[in-house]
Amino acid sequence: MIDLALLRRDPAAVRAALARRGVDPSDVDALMELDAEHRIRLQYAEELRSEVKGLSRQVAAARKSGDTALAEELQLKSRSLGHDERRANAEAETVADEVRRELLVLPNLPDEEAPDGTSEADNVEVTRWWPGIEDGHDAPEYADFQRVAHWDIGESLGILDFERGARLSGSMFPLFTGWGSRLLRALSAYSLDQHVGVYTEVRPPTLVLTEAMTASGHLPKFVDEAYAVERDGLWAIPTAEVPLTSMHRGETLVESALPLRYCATTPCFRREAGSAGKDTRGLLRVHEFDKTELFAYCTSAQAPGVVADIRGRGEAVLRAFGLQYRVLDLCVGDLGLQNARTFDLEVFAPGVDRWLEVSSVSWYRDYQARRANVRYRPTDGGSPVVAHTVNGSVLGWVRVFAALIETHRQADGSVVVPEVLVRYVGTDRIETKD
RNA sequence: GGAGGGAUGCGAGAGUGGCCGAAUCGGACGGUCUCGAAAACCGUUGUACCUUCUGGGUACCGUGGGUUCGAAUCCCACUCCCUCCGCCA
Repeated sequence: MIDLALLRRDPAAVRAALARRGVDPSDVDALMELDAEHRIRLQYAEELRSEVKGLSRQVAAARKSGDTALAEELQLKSRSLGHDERRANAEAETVADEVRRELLVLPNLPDEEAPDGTSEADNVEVTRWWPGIEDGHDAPEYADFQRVAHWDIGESLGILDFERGARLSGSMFPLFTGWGSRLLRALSAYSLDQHVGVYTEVRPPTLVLTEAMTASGHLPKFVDEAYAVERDGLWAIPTAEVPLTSMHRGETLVESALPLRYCATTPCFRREAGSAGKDTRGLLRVHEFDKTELFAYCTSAQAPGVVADIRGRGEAVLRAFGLQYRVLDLCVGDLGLQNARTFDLEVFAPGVDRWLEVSSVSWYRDYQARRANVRYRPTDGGSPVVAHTVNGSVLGWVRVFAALIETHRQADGSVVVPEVLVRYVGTDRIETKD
């Protein structure tokens, strides 16, 4: 959520920043009015409370001096005042709830440098890479044998089994078998090894409390996107970002420990409720997929550097795999609710002839950390400051898997394993079993 | 799942209805002393919110309710931690 103090101090700036991403200025004004009303009611309730406390002290004094009659008179007075106070407090609390509710769904202020625009068509491509580009080679021409969709490759090599996956969990739950399972495991193992020493590896729980989902911004707005284990009040995480954001929920960190960096590979669960019927084939869009996430709590000054670092790590992995990719600077209209700035990494999958989003590197400013109440104490000794959070996928493995087997498919139908992955996979080539 | 014990400020730990936002000790920070340091002594040391702001007020003693003129203290529910038993990868 955004900073209410900022809204009070400079409403025009907040209105303008949010207008860039299509928020109606009157929504902002409505919130300000609610906030003003809350403060008036709060003040009134607190005054009453103060009087009750004063009377109570007088009761104590009267009893001490043995003046029972006076004490009882004061008690009576205080009792009725207490009723008023209770009511005033409840009223103030009701308004406070409304403010909170509005604040939770109000999007983050976009970074000034995020490009203008209203839809994904306005995203700005900032980088494109393919093998050999450094030596002046043109973009690759893909051979016919690379123009085979991964679901066909997967079937012929016996590494993907969508039919049996559906038997287990319904459609859009892929089943990786044999070398496929091995390759998938290799992808995240390789990636995690690249970040050792800089990002602390974590294996968090994948079922989390409502508080964790709210802190990262996935609730309340995206309830329909999440799988819920209602009986136990738990949610299946849509990304490791959720547990990583809440790891330090409610803590006050020390500035010298920042940036505090973590990486984690977890399964990610998404209902894809809004996209029923779209991209249902193969691995393009699935309900459960493995993803490696990099995450950092940092200061506002450190944030841009961390964004660049995570993005660079994502790009490095794609380059090591020899996959063509591009980086998009998301326009304000395509930015996620919580994000101030986002770079998407898209890998090219020649078999399906599409760019696949495999990473989103986002800077949240203090929007998530305020919800999660993660602050740090500045080295110079001032009061605690709300931290900034940055995260990005490195990478979403199921889609990388698709692009990889399509790109590296050979004329004989086998798939060559990228050099860096050979020791993780245990073979340099995946061939038909027989 | 069963039985018992516990949760208080940075840490340890007192407080069982009325100046308790909280004793005491320790830590940290500042100062006195010293050539310097140690020791000793003195002082400071939570967070959030409201405000008519050199000030005033409110909340917070695991969480949420309740009793009371008044709750860290009494009552109820829940959560987490520890010990033991059962079950289990």
